[in-house]
Amino acid sequence: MSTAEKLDRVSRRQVDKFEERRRELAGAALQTLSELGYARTSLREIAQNSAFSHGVLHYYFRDKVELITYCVRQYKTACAQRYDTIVATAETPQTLADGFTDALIATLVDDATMHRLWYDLRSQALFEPSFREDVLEIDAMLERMIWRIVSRYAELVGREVAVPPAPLYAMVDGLFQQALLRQLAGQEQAGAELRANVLRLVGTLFPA
Amino acid sequence: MSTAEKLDRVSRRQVDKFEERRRELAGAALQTLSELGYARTSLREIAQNSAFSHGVLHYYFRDKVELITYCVRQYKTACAQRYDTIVATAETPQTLADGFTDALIATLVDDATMHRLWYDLRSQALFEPSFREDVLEIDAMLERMIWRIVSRYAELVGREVAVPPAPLYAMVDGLFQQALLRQLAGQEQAGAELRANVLRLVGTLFPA
DNA sequence: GGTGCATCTTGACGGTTGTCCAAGAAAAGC
DNA sequence: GCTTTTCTTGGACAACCGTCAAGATGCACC
Repeated sequence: MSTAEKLDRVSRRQVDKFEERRRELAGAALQTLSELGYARTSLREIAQNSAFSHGVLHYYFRDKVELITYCVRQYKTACAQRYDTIVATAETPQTLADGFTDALIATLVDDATMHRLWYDLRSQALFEPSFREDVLEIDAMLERMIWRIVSRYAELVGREVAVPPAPLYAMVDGLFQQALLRQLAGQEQAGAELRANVLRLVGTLFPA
Repeated sequence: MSTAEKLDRVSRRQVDKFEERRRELAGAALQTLSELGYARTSLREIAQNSAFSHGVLHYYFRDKVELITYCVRQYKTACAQRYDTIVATAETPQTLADGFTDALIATLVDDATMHRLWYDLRSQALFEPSFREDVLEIDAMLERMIWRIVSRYAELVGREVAVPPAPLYAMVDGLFQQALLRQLAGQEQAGAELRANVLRLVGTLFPA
């Protein structure tokens, strides 16, 4: 093994470890953000939710903006493959619709704090241009996810979807957002209403 | 005039002046919030956007939460009668639809900063229960506004609306929110797309 | 013209923030 | 085992925060 190869291997190992720690700290940051929201989250609070002291954050991230941006990207990849198995395994329109709405309500109930963080960060992007690119990217990804599900549904029922991906996602997202607000306000029926509303919306996508 | 009447008149004048100044300061606060967002707005910054010094805020408001809550309520009443004249004057479905979408796009372009504040505060309500009541109230008010327009439209075309008020508002709001994000990101066609998307949605509300 | 009250300014307070840095601990290389 | 590099700590820093209170200012009323 040459000296160059050795150095390369060493530096790669270091890069891996570096990246791993970044992921770890970003995880602690995401947890803190989802509990407190963007406005009340400080670097010291994030460090307290990790195994390290507050100084280490500036060893792995240039500043707070880079940390938050990294968090948003990490959140994105976590969301990405959520619904893919449902699309892959569904054989009938019924099982696809049921699987989709079940998963939707499960995230509404179980991941409510993470989703309110998402809406918080998307609002921040309305003010802070440095967040905008990542937020638009995540929105586009969620849009594709919805589109995969609906176009698979269209395939199963042998129809064509009459609404473009962007407004379709916007409407589903609007329904989800209202459901989340009601869910966090303690309204028990939020999940059931969300299911009914989404199913009705899907019903209007295929004109006769 | 009796002494009691005099005192009453004086105290009423004082109350009026007190309320007027509260409105004035809340206006400066709303301007600051719409520029900086909730997370970056401080009392000193608000005072700098007014004719007074920062100490006066605690003369008219108990603390920051009361000020922000007052702002949200003031914002609500400003939004309230926005679309009423359109509903009142429209004689045909066409003029109603045109008037509504025109007004919608006008607020998207002209009042973009105020609307991003609204989405910011609604996100805050997901974390801060003290904001929740007012936010839910404003949402309910906007929901009624949309419902007035759509049910008037239904009346003009002689049909029945097939979607309840809550999910209808949620979907329109979702479309508006995506349009706002694109508008603030500099995409020129955001307004035109919003119009098309809203008109398509309205078209699906009346099944054959 | 002085008195009392409402209003407003100013400066201070304790606390928190993001950022930086010197120093020590840990790990790696030889 | 020693040196060098990497990693981590904890404190210092200036700036900013919400809040408060003492005093200045203006203004109506007797």
